[in-house]
Amino acid sequence: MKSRKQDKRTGARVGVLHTPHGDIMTPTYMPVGTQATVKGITPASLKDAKTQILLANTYHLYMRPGDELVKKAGGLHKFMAWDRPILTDSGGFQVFSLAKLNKIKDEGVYFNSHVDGSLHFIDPEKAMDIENNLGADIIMAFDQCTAYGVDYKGSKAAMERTLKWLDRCYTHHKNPMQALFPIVQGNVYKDLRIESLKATIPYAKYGIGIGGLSVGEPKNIMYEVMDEMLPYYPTAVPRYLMGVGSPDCLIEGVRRGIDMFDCVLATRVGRNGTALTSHGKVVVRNGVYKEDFTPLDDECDCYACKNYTKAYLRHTINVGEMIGGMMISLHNVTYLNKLMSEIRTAIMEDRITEYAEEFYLKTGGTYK
RNA sequence: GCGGGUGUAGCUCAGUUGGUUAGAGCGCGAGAUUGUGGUCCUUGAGGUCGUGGGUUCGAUUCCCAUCUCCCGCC
Repeated sequence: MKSRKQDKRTGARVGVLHTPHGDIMTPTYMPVGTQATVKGITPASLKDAKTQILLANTYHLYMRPGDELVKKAGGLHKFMAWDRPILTDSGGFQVFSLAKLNKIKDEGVYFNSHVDGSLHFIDPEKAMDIENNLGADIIMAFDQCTAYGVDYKGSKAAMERTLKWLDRCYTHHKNPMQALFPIVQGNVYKDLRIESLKATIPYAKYGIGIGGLSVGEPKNIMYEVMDEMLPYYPTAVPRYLMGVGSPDCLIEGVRRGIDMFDCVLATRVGRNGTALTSHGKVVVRNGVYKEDFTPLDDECDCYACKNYTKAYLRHTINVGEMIGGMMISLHNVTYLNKLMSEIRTAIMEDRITEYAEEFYLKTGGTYK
């Protein structure tokens, strides 16, 4: 990664990340395409939305259609018709989010498929094999994520196991065309975070993931943990805050030195009728928009905003027509990409702090 | 015309052997959603229990009349 600018007052910075499928301007937001598709948005529209990189999910693609099949198809890029960079999650988060189905041991994780209940086993080596088959530009190490509320002892054990697994991932991963990002854990315990970060840095050749945040803890606690880690990050590689976030979290993350984010929020709330706009959150489903014949966001030039009114989008959402969810998802992704673009410009012009203030003023506290 | 049935929330229906603020599903309103197990979840509003009488301490419930709709018969 090449640095373009480091803000003097905050951790915010602008850089360029090189990958086999093109450069990425950071800070950046990655839409989530769990099952080799960003739900409801075509690759062409993702490009219109100025998407630079997508995230796809190892666990889900391993289950269906299977990583061998994706490899046979010519790799994930070809399979899903996306020729820009892709990052794959390792499946570690699913171990956490599907916890009822699994048994975590030092050697790896035994779990039952959420699809058909069949027994599976994934360990660091297997996760690397799957990610190698999928063929993303950036791959994540197999980690153990803990929930908010897990005690110190449990969080320490998971953090230490993540480090052991990291070493195995690092040793096993051989493809030089795929950049392996290690993941920092440690829950909300500051000393665990610092310990994890320091021990992870030797493996952070291309980038570093910050995992285990935004898992239910209050935002101020997440921010405090990030403040704590900021002085210790390596400067030459991108820092990726996993699973974040909402517009306000993106800004706060950038101010705390984060370069990459991914989040399902934009598409999940989008297909359920909530828009993220430059004037704040708009719950299109709500009755007040029944006869609102204006676009979602008057500052947006996405296809949805150029062609449809809130009244129409509300109607289609309410009757369950796909176009509503598709359009609001497209808008949301467009908005987050635009937000990141504005953030990069603000950093370059030494006014990220002012930009953040304007953002909160303009969105009226609807993001919180 | 006769016989039987029916009428409870916007819709489809429960219910009460007569007893405090009458329920469900759907719909409607609102909230929620952060490395996605394709809306799950939380919550709110809304009813003269067809109408008018009667019996009773008390009727949505029992009785009478009347109206509505459905079925059958002539």
